[in-house]
Amino acid sequence: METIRRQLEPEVSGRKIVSVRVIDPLITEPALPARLTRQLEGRKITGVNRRGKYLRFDLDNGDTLVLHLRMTGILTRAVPPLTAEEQKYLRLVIELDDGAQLIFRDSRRFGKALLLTPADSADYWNKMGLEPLERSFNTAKLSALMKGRARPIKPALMDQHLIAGIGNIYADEALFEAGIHPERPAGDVSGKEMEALAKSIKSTLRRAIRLEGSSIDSYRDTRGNRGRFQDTFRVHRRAGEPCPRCGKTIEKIKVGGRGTYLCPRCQKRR
DNA sequence: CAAAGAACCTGGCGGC
DNA sequence: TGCCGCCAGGTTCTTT
Repeated sequence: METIRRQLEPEVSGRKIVSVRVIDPLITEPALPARLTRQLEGRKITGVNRRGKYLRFDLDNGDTLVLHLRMTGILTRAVPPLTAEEQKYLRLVIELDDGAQLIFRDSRRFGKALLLTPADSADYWNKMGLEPLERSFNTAKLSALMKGRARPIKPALMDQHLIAGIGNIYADEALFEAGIHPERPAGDVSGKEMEALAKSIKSTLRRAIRLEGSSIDSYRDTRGNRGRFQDTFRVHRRAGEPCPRCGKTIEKIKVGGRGTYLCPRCQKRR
């Protein structure tokens, strides 16, 4: 999402929304498509921001357009006429005053678009967790969040109410980097390990941003290009291959209902 | 309140 | 080729 944000910011800031076409009403649920359309048309986009995995477009009347791509959403900048590829799984089209369009495609239809007024805004964002790339996110904060928790460290890291923005890929990679088994109870991780984990979370996310995201399957940036972080995965989706650190075979297990990859030698259970 | 599990949807893949 | 079950970048609702 940070890659998308960085690419979009200079492209759409200052642009006016000419028209909005909701092709799949599920994308605005529980709101009605007409409501989103009415609130967006004629507005100017003043900035593009991100909170966790949510993308936020600030509008000139104080409202905020919020998009979430979930698993298979693709947000690109397109210039009509749209190609066959661009029309596939098309769910939402936002036409700008420079003739370009922001198009939202989504094969699984999990993605969301919603509009927040200033009155709803605080409530909406305050329930979300810490931003792991902020300077203020450190070992002490991470330890405090995990203290007393019995559940495995991996789902705890992915709990968006605790930390915002760590998904399945980045949890696997950060835990490997820190040498911590994903099933370790969150409250049992030592101070020294928490320090390694806070660092590995930051370095993993930064590296993924530098490589412009992870394209396992459908992910594309706003120009339709694949990310490159998937080429550097140490354990994620690498079951059966040798651990890059010790050579032992990487395993796949299920943790918190999610496919989880780890090195059974490098990642300590206790 | 914390945590686990199911639900939401569609497409791709392996197995038979 | 066809059908079936399983799996998938995430969040949210329900249940325990």
